[in-house]
This record gives sequence, structure tokens and C-alpha cells, in this order.
Amino acid sequence: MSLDQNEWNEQQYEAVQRIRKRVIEVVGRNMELYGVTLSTGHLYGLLFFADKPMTLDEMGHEMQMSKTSMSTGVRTLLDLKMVNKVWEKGSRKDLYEVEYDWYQTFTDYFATQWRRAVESNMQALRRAMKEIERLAEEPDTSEFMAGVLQKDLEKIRQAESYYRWLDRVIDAMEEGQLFDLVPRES
Amino acid sequence: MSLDQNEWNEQQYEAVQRIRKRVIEVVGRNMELYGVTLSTGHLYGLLFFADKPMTLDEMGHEMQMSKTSMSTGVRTLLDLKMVNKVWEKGSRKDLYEVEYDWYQTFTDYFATQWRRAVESNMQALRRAMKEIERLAEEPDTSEFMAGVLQKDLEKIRQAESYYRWLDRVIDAMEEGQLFDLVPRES
DNA sequence: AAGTTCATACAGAAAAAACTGTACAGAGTT
DNA sequence: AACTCTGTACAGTTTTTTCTGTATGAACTT
Repeated sequence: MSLDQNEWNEQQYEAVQRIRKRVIEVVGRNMELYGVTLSTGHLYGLLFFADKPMTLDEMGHEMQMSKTSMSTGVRTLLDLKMVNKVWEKGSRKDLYEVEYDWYQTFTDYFATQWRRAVESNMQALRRAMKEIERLAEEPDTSEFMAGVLQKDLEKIRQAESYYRWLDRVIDAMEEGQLFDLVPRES
Repeated sequence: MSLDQNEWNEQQYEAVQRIRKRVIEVVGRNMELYGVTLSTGHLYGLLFFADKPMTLDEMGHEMQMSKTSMSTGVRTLLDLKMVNKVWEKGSRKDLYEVEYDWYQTFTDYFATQWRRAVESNMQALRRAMKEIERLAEEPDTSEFMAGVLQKDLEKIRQAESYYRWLDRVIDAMEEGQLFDLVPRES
């Protein structure tokens, strides 16, 4: 994708870059839904169009940003499994390329991020339920307080039920059952 | 939930608040997945436990924050359909309560946020494809450039295919089909 | 109509996050 | 073992976001 080989001219190169840039811009912007920065989104877009795995230095050069930023950006994308580290003998530098299987990216995102949230929420809810039950049984608990506790408990139970459902949704995704409901294109 | 009625004492009130606070903390933190601030998440948690719809002033008082912040926070949650505006005769103030149907909240979130992203991405990809095809047909396009264009086009086609799938997933959610795959608890 | 009470627009302050340059540790080479 | 190269930790700077206080306009009351 560099220009130095004389296989095409400046003008043609610019034309391609212009097209890519617009796509990168939009895709990068919408990647904020995955909780990544705009610039990390752009980095992803850059890697998406790269015709070969890139090094941090190359990214920094293309993005006009510091290598440090590339390092952290790549790490974020790595955590989200949106890019993969690639090994190439001969090169001492780390190489990265995007995960082109976006279905995988999507489900992995849920598997990791949402699962984490579901679990921490469930844990908090269960603890709260225990606390409430303990409190409700104390002798100096007034009628009024018992009522408040009961209402809270009911709300928490409903929330927990929802989280159990969400947990099963994530299971279904991980096991690929979502593709039964909504098939991939051939 | 206020203390001024003498139905319970300071200590009991504190005990309940402590339990709630922990739940609010966790739920609020995980709400960053929905792209909302920590403090907006806390606001949501506050409303979750409120035993009646709240006014901006009440929220501000409980959260120890300005009414302006409450206003913007509530608006964010309203946009996400996580809270509802409630009418109550006699009161001139706006009242808000959380949407307790979290299944609905979840699917609404996808329906609005992800759909928006999918659509804007698809539009960008289609434009890019047209551009590429136009460019590919120009007479001064070298062999090498044609190859580059072809590769880009292929990537974009794959991406578009994914977005069409995602679009159908969102359809399926909106139409409640997700509940066929993963049933709600009774 | 004048007077309240409310929500929010707006500008500025405070806080948080993103980004950079430097420094350094670890792996690889000579 | 000395040297080189690479990725990242860290501190400081810049940019962005969040939050607040004031001001204003709309709706309601008298």
C-alpha cells in the first residue's frame, strides 16, 4: 500500500486513499459502540485496509501519531480480539492484523465484555439479597422497614432474573446458536 | 424513602442505604457498556430503588449534584429509554422513573444505537463500492491499482455481508424472536 | 398582567482522558 | 558480555468531557 514502488502514480494512490479514508472515518466513529476511542477506531480502519500485517512503527507513521499511542491502541483492540498478533520469521517486530471474521468479533465482544458485566452485577445482587434477608430477620426491624426491604428485594429479584436471561443469551451466542435464528449469508 | 417520617430510625435507614449504594455502584459502573457516564449510571441506580417517581430537585439532593447535571443525565437516560417521564396531577414538576422492564431496555438499546451504526456503516460501504467500481473502469488504471481496488472491494463486500446479518439480528430482536431462542423466565 | 416555579441553554471551571517524549527492561544479535 | 532493537511504563501536556452557576424562556398561578 505504500507508494514507493512505481507501480502507480501519486494521483491514483490519492484516489484510493480518499475512498479508504471515508470508510475508516465512518467505521471508526461507530466503533465507539464497542467502547473504543475514535482514534483507536481509526487505527482499526487502517489495519482493515492494510494489505499485510503492520508494525507499530508503520501504524504510527500512517496515523501520524506516537508509537506509544499505537501500542496502547493495539492493545485495546487485542483485548477486544479485533486484531491478532501475527508471527513472521525474520522480523523482530510484532506484527498485527485485523480479525476479518466480524461475526466472531461481534460474539467475542459479548462473550467477554457483557459476560463480565453480567457476572459482576449478579454477584452484587446476590450479596444485596442476602443482606436484605439478614436485615429483615433482625428483631428491631419495624413494620415499615420490612416493607421497604421487601420492595427492594422484589426489584432485585426481577433484575436477577433478567441477568440470568442475558447470561443465557451470551451462552447462545458463544455456542453459535444465534446463527440458527439468523443465518449467516453463504 | 426519606427519613423524615418517624417510621424507622437513623440506623435502619443507613443500613438500607448501604445495601442500595453497593448495588448502585456496581450496576452504574457496568452501565458504561451502554455508553453512559458513571454518574449517569448512578443516577439510574438511584431511580431504580426509588419507591416513587422523582423530580430533578430530589435527584440533585440525593446525588449531591447540580440540578443541571440531573437534567442532562435524565435526558441521556430518556434517550436510551431507560427512564420514563411520568405525569402526576397536582405536581408541576417533571417526574421520572426507571423502565423496570430490562428486557425492553436491552432490545431498545440495540434497536436504536446499533441500528444507527449499521445503517451509517452500510451507507459508507456502498458509496465506497461505487467509487471503487468507477475507478476500476477508468482507462488510466494500472494493473497494479486494479489489484489493490479489487482487494479493497472484496473486503468491503465481506463487511457489508456482515452488516446485513447484523441488521437482521436487530430485526429479530425488535420482533421478539430472540425470546424464542432464549425464553424469558416465567 | 405580574409573579412564581420550573427546565434547560450557555459559558466557564473542574475533572478525566488521550496523547507524547523519555527512559528503561527484555530479547536478540554480534 | 557488550550492543542493538523493540515494546511499554511513566510523568507531563494537551485535549475532551463533565459538572456547575447564572440567565432565560415557558408554563402555570394569582
